[in-house]
Amino acid sequence: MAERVRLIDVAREAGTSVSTVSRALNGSDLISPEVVAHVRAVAGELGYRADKRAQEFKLGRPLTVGVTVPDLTNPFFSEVLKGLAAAARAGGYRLLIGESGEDPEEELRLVEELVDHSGALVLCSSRLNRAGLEKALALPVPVVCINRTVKNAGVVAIDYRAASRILLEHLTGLGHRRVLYVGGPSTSWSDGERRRTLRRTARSLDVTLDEIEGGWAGHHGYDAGPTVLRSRATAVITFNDLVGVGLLSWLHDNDVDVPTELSVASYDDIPIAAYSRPPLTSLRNERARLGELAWSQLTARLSGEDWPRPDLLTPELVVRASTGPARRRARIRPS
Amino acid sequence: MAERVRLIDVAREAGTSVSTVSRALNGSDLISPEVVAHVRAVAGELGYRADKRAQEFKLGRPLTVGVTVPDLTNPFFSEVLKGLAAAARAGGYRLLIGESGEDPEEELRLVEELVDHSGALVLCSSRLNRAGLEKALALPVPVVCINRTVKNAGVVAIDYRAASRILLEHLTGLGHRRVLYVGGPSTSWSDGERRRTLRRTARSLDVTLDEIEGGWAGHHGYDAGPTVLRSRATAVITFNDLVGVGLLSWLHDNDVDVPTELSVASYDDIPIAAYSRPPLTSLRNERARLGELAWSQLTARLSGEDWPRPDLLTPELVVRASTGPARRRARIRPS
DNA sequence: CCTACGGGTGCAAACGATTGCAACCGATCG
DNA sequence: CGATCGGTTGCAATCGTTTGCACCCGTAGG
Repeated sequence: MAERVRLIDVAREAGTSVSTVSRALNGSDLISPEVVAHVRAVAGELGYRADKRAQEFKLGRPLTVGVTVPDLTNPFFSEVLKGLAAAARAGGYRLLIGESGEDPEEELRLVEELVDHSGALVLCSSRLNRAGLEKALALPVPVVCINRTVKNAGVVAIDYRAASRILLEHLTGLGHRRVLYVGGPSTSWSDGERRRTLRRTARSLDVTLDEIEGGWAGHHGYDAGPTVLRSRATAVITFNDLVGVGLLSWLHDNDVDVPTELSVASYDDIPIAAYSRPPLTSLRNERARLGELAWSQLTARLSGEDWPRPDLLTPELVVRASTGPARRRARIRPS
Repeated sequence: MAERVRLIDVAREAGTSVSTVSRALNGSDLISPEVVAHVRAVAGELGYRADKRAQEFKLGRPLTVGVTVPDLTNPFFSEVLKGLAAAARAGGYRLLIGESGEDPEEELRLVEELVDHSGALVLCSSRLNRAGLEKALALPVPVVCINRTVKNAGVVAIDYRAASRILLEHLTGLGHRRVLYVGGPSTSWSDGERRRTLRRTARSLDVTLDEIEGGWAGHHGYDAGPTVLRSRATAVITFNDLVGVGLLSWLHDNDVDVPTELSVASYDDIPIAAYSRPPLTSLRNERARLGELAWSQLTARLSGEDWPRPDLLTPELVVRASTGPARRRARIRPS
């Protein structure tokens, strides 16, 4: 923990003015090569590092983008973050990350706070209500939404219409005619989309779709077990893999064989989906790519263009052992 | 996306000087109550938000702390981050997050970059080598290390000595005398600590300890399957739960019954450990607490004190169905 | 030999906020 | 009635960096 070296220190040591040092270090062609070399040498010797705060301040061009996620520990979000962080870093930007804890009001507070520090905002799976979203979009910075469609902002999302179709067609292909959807958080736009597109597709495929409330974590799936068992569906679609794995765990504990008695499929295909018992059929999506695309929308916008059209990513079904042919299920048994 | 309102705009509108506005907004007692009210009103009306970049620059006191993690998608790190983010936010600080991708050189680059933007650094499970760490500590900001012990820096870590003892005592209590450790990334300090403490404790408990290389992800555990099966150990300890779950999956695929033929236990107890098949015996640690403690060390230091002594967190064993009494295992079978 | 030119350099103004200090005002006191 | 004082307010400097502009000086051309 040493003292901070400033431009003026380098200038003094090199026997020139601060402007010369600044220009030499930034590679301006106004300075003679010898001076550049000398200044560089002195700066290196002194261990000079530009104060980025001052730099950013002076230049006015913010080098930081704020990001909100509902939950840092959800693998979906962390992978989006991973992609976004890599892309932003490659572009010379830093990421200011805030977690809202799935709470819309907290998210709004976060947004207002982040915007003071950042030149752009990325809202990942925003839980904001309409009014909150309006407020966010009125802020003096560009905003990109991941997994939420909005006007006057960048949009990058999973194509849930395609997703739900792929999932349901897989199940109908196995003979299932009655499917139960175990939902996610009600504040989640993507849960709404999953429901909407599932309903619509179910209608067109002549599938009976039931829906129940759920959540986003393993225990939500586990807790949904009894309700699932009571339902007359032969296949279950869960909001995400965490819920799916939780449900599988309950089914195993209660001797319901998967997929013989019940098929389970899910969205996202996070890594553990491959290692659950049985391995979970799931819709793989390129989450890191979501982050990258968000970044490229942002750079386009930052360089003065209009918002590009929304990027929609079509997922790909990974069939594993949790889905199988529909059978007539043994009816309600005592659990 | 509106225009940025500055202090001078508020001043003009309110018919006073910028200094008055600044003082009124910051609650200085030098300003008469009426003026304060008026300025506040005007500021609110205009939607004034202080430019934190300028503020931070002027005040010199950085409100941002940089954090590095090896991998954002690892649940261990994301929970640490969660705790840290919450604590920092409560203290009015923002988190600048960088992911090194488990690469020591990338981490060094990250550190050097983050330090230019931050007033403090938190290295979470740093993969830096000795030289890199020296460099980081020589930077003009305080540094806290999570899960890595270092001199002249804040230290917050899991007490792996206690951890390994608890784990091994659990296994010996079940009659196991030969244990295999499936390791983690070689750059990981915590893997080194786990090995060191396991060896030491094994010796004192008269347990034979074998070790193999592994990694940090599910597939590392899965891939270790054949080697595990060939070993003569009756119990396996894996580097973390992801590896553990991967291994369980391989064992299941290859008809090795857990825990009848082989017991598996692990470190960390991430949420999915409860939902694997069988549920995984694991050492619960308060990861979010690690983040909070890192923050409190930092605040202590930032307020001028010396570094507090290292905080060590003792984990707690959560016994689940993956560990059971040692049996004479059926010997090597064709897989 | 003087002027014009131009490459290289430094001076000083900015960016937006905070803050020490001076200035101002009405009121009080000698 | 003038000096003083306490309470408010504004002026101006400041943080570290970038950058427009003026300046200096050597060289070349008239």
